[in-house]
Amino acid sequence: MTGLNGDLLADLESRGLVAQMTGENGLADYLKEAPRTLYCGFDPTADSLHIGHLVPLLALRRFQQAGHKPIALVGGATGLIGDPSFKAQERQLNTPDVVAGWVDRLKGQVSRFIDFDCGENSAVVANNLDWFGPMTALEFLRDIGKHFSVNNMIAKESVKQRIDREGSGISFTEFSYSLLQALDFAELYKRHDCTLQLGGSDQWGNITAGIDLARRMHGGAVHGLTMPLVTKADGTKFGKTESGTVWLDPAKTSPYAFYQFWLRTADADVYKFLRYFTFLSLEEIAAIEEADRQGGRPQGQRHLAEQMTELIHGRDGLEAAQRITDALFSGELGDLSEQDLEQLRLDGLPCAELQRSQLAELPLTQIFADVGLASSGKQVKDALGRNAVWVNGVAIGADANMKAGEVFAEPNARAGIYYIVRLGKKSYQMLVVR
RNA sequence: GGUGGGGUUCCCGAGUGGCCAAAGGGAUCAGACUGUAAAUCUGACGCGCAAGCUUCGGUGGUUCGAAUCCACCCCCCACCA
Repeated sequence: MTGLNGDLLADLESRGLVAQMTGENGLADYLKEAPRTLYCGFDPTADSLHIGHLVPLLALRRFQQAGHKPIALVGGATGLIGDPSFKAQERQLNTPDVVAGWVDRLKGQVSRFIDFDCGENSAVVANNLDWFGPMTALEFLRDIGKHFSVNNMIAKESVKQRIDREGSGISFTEFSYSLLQALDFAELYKRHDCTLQLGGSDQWGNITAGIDLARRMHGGAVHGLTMPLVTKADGTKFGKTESGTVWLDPAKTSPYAFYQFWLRTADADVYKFLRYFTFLSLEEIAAIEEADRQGGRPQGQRHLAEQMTELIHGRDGLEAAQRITDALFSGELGDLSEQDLEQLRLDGLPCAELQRSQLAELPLTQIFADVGLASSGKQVKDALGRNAVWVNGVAIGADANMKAGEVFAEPNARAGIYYIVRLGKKSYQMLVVR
């Protein structure tokens, strides 16, 4: 890590990563003057973080690289309550033991992005259950609640739709959420001299609540910075695919699927995403954009996919993802050796094992739907009818539906047991038939 | 507690006795075109290879036949208290 980098905030702004901040220009000077301690919270709402968490998560790393000390706060307490900010509906509460399990998972994930052994600005992971756990209801109401005005709270934009809107209300539990997050900031200020909170732009209300509380309880002058929510040019939600959320946990979203997700980024988004998510310099990104403008196949998506996959899954994860991608999308399935096929399987190409003896009676629609290549037999049927299904590179028609035995006849296999099934342009599935 | 309005397939939203597996839009999937992009066009879109099977908050009922009519129940919303 280099010394204090005075251009940090300017860099963030140039990347479009600053939505709001306190004191406007004052924060830039504040960060230049000395190394500061900052935090960002992550609530355990699932057993893994997803790519929607990346912007703030990577921001912690950017700050650390610039010489500041990051605290990753995992919300063992706040995760039990549920943040109502800009949510349309009341959340379902999760049980304490489930949340505790998720806290452990998130701690591990978060830890991969920041350095815990780099001297003065080594990172810290905290859990707000440490201070909320021992607190009694009376202490909370007297010591914390007294600092908040309900009049102000109901005026906040983040809960407005829950209060105004017909069809949904807000429970006292969720309404109280911002008090918890506010105390987090005050507490981290007291414990670690933490004077800056980062968050997504939906967190602004919670952050300002924390700034007020830190001042009222401890007389601290602390700051807030929010980053924009990631949006896509076509208006659809970022971070979702047909198969759901893109997780950071390789067991939930394989490095291959992760790589493919980024590779499929729209042109209209790709350079923005490079600025948002990667550590490539703005000059490098501008050069990529310029090169793409010259024509030829765009390289922005490739750079993005490579950078992100390596960042999240490491060099090995990236290489595995690229091995699969190269094998499947080069159109040269025939060149694959048994070792190659076995490697693809290890690399995370979806794979299912079937008994040869069962195949003859089953329609292909059922086989492919069962292994997850399509969500229903209807989809398989549609694809078969359009000659959009290939087994080891050979197109299969609708008339073969009841002829699984022939389709998967042993001579058609690679190394006797391997079949690579492709449905449509981008869905691949390995079948091992014994 | 009273009065009124609602609960339809992933979402929004038509449908008020048969022509309804249910209009239309969105989302999603596939095809064409491309660059594993976007836009556009085409097809699919409850489940099932098919015969057929199961849906319209729930339970009963009326009817040859119900998402549509009746009864009761559950839930939501608005206004009143």
